[in-house]
Amino acid sequence: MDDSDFLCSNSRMSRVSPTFSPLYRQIKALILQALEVGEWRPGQVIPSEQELAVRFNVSQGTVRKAIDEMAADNILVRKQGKGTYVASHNDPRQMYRFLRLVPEEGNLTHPKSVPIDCWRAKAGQEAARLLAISPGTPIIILRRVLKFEQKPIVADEIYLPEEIFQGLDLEMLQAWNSSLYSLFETRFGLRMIRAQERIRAVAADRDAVALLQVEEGTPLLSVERVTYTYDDKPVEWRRGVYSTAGHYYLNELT
Amino acid sequence: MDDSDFLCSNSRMSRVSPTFSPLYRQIKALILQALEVGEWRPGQVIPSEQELAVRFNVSQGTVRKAIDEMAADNILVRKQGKGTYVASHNDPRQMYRFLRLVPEEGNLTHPKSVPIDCWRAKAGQEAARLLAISPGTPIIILRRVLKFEQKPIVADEIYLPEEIFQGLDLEMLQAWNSSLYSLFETRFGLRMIRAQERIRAVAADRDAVALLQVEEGTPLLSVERVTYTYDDKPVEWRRGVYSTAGHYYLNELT
DNA sequence: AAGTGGTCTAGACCACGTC
DNA sequence: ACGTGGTCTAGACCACTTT
Repeated sequence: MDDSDFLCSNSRMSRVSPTFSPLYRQIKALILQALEVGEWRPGQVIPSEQELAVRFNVSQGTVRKAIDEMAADNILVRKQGKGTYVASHNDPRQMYRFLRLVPEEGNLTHPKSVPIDCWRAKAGQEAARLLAISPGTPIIILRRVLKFEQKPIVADEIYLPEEIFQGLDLEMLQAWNSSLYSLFETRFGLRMIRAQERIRAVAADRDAVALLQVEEGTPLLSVERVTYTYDDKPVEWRRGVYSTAGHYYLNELT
Repeated sequence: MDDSDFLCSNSRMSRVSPTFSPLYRQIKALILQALEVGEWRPGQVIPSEQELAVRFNVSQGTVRKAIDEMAADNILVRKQGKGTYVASHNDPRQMYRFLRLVPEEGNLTHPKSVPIDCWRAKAGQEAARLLAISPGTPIIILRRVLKFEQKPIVADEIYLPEEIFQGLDLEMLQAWNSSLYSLFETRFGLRMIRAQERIRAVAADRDAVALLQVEEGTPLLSVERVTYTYDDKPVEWRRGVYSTAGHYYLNELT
């Protein structure tokens, strides 16, 4: 390839390059953009590496490197011989991707989400800060319990910007018998990319006692999660308590 | 490259290949082997990609892919213009690599490890299982406290196979004013590659009350960790309690 | 047989660090 | 100026899936 560049921004070999970014990252950004505007939907195949190479006017190897990174980010999934797919929360293996709770003994079974209630409110200071919106912005608050084999183990309170989740209500939640994120993806076109959890130990309060059937004061795991979609935009804040009598939170450190 | 293969195991293109592994993975295994034997020590440079390519009789690109994976595994560290280094726990950024505890407010400061006592014992059922040794095998048990800005926040009990940690005692621990893993690496040639933590919420017992200066019954984070060196060999088991009044456990989910 | 991703190679040039 | 890793390309062939 000669020096006359074609891709936007930076002639990529400029000698003084404060904002230098390699070609494959520019391609990655372009693919990401196409995903954001919904050019390819979760679960679908994207064009082959060769097609994308032609489209973006780069070599197949460069497209490959861009896709490599996106596969590492859990945004795309490669399937040899078939093609590259947009990752989806409807995929059984991705469904409870962010849930780290494992039963003390016995195999891990998928939990069941039981919605308790769901109402409109205005964002307080903390919710506003974590969701990167202004205090007072309309939000939806959802309470639910997560059951493992009929037993309530997790009690969550979930805060969602109403602008994104228009139409979400208790009825819709009760009609859905899969993971929340698969509902969010299917009904609101939202794909969760990453999340951040802050974990503490707390004593069970009244609510927890009622929902999790534990004694008041029982030590519980307090898990606060902010979940991000494309572009690192926060779209969910949840705070929950986990009963860790028969389960534990498993974390792989690498 | 022609069909006459040179590397051990499998002629890599065999049509019936139940144990097929690509060339770059074989190279990765060979480099790993050299690291285990101590051919290059933590913190040192390894030979350049070109040199390794000649040594293993493959192209530079293949060595590169092997090193790419090992860099992703935190085993090697690339430094543009300088070379590729063996990751070391003596590196300030790697020092508390597995510690996920973050202060509620204020910047994260490095903790200080304060050894309490250290004695010989024989492995019980649980220690034996987690360390993959036989019950009764000699082990070393170490108790210590982790202090953040003078305040005791973590109380740990650490179980180590004596065979590997011969000579470890309280004196050595007290003389060391850096992370445990950097001591393990420096004195016992052990590099920790990955770890697994199981987290629960528990009530503070007598020991915790004394060590962490909290009320009896205070909810604490119980963190159990098994740490692995090369070849997924477990070499450390630790169980600790974290006081989460002014700190939280931060976990990135990807 | 054709199409997709996966591996391997060889060569060119760039960016960074050191001498 | 030189050596290192980092990027980009082009082409060959393998492995897997579908037609």
